[in-house]
Amino acid sequence: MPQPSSSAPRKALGRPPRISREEVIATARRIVDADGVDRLTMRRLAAEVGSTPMALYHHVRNKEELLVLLLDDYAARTLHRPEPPAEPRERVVVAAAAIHEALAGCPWIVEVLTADDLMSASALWFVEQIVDGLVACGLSPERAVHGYRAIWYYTAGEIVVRAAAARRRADADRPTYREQVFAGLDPDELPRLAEVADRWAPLTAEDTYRDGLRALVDGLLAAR
Amino acid sequence: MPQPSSSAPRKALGRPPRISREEVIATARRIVDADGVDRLTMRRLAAEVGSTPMALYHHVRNKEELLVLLLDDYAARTLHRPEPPAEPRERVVVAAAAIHEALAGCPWIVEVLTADDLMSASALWFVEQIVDGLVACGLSPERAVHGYRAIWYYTAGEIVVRAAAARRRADADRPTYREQVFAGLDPDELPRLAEVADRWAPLTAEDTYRDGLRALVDGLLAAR
DNA sequence: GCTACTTTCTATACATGTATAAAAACTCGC
DNA sequence: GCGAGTTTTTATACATGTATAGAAAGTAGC
Repeated sequence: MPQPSSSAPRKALGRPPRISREEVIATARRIVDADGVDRLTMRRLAAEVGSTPMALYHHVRNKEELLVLLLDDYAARTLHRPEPPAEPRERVVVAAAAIHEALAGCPWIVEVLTADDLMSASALWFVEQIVDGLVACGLSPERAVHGYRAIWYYTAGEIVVRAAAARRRADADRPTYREQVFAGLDPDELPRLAEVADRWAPLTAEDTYRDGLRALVDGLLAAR
Repeated sequence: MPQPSSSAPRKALGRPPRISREEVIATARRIVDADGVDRLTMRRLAAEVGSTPMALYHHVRNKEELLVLLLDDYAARTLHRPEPPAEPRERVVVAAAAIHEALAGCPWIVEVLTADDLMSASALWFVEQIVDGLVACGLSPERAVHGYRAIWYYTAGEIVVRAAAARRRADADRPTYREQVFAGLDPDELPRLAEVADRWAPLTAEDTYRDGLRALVDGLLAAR
C-alpha cells in the first residue's frame, strides 16, 4: 500500500508506480457510469488503466474496498449539505433524508452498504447533524449515538431491501416467492394478511421512507 | 424444475431423478452446520449428494435460491411462536423481536437477507402479528402494512450492518476506516462527534435493537 | 421393439476474484 | 558501478458459479 507522503521528502524507494489509486478509482468510476457495476471487473479495469489485474491489488486491498472507495467518491461529489432547519428534530430528518436520497440514487452500492457505518468523510457532517439534533432535543450524547444508529439501520435496510426487490423484478418471468406465498394464504390463520393480500404489492412499492423516518425520530425523542 | 405433483397420478415422464430438492437442501444444511456457509460450494454439495454440480441446477435455480431455501428451512425449525401478549403494541414488539433473534442467531443469512421481504411461510405468522397489532392500535390496514415495512427495514438493516461489522472485525489487523476517520476529527467542524469519538466503538457495539424497535413502534402509533 | 418426446444428468468451458512466486525498476551505502 | 533492500508489476494457477450441448433413462403410441 502506498506510503502516506510523509514530511521527509526523501526520494521514493522501490520501483516507481505506473498507476495510482486515484487513477484506478477514476477509471472504475468511468466504467460503472458507462456500463453499470456488473461490468466492473478487475480484468477490465486493469486493461483500461493499461496494467494487469494483480497490479491493482497494490492500490486497493480487494474489490470490496474498491467499491467502498467508489462510494466515498460518489458521496463526496453528490452529497450536498442542505440548509439545516432551525428546529432540531427537523435537522435530524433532513440530514437522514439527504443521505438516503444520495444512496437511493446510486443503485450499485448495495453490495457495499453492508459496510459498517457510512463513515465516508463527506458523510460525517450529516452524522453530526443527526447526533446534534437529537442532543438538542434533549437526548444524552449516548442516547443520541444510539438514535443515530437506529436511523442508520432503518435507512440502510430500506436501501438494501428495495434494491433487492428491484433486482428480483429484473429477472421477472417466474412468479415471485411472495406471490406464491400470498396465493396460498389461509384467511382463518392469517386474516390481516389475507385482507391486504391483493394490495400488498402496490402498498410495498410505495415510497414511505420519510414517514417511517419521522415515526422513528418521534419515537426516539418520546423515549427521553 | 420438478412438477408440482398434480392430481393426475400418471407415471412420471422423463428420466427419473436420482436426487431431490429436499435431499439437496438437507445436505446443504449439514455442510453449513458443520463447516460454515463459506464451505458450501456447488461442487462440494454435488459430491456429498453423489452427483455433479450441474445436476443441482435442476433442483434449485441457483446458489442464491439454495440459500433462501436454507433460510426457510432454518426459520421453519427455529422460529418459535411466543404467547402473544394481550397488549397489541407489545405483540408488535414481541413478534419483531422474535424474527430478529432468529435471524441474528444465523449469521450466514446476511447474503440472503437482501431477499425482498422475509416471506418464508413460517415467518408469515409473525408478519400477521405485527400487522394485526398495529391495526389493533388504531392504524388503518394500509398504514399497518407500511408500519410493518418500516419495522422490517429497521430489522434487516440492523442484521446486515452488524454482520458486516463482525466480518470486518474478523480480518482485524489493519485499522478500520472508522478509526482512521475518527482519528482526524476536527472538533470545531464536528463537535458532537468529537465529543463521543472515544466512546463510539463501545457505544455502537451495544445491542440496542429493542430500544430502537420500541421507539419506532411508538412513533408509528403516535403518527396515527 | 421402435420412434418420439420428456426429464435428468454429465462433460466441458468460461468469466471472475485473487493467491503465490518471481521479475522489474528503482534508491542507498559502499 | 555493484550488491542489498524495497516497492511495483507480471505471469501463472486455482476455486468458484454457472452457461451450453448433448448423453442417458425413462414413458407413450404404434
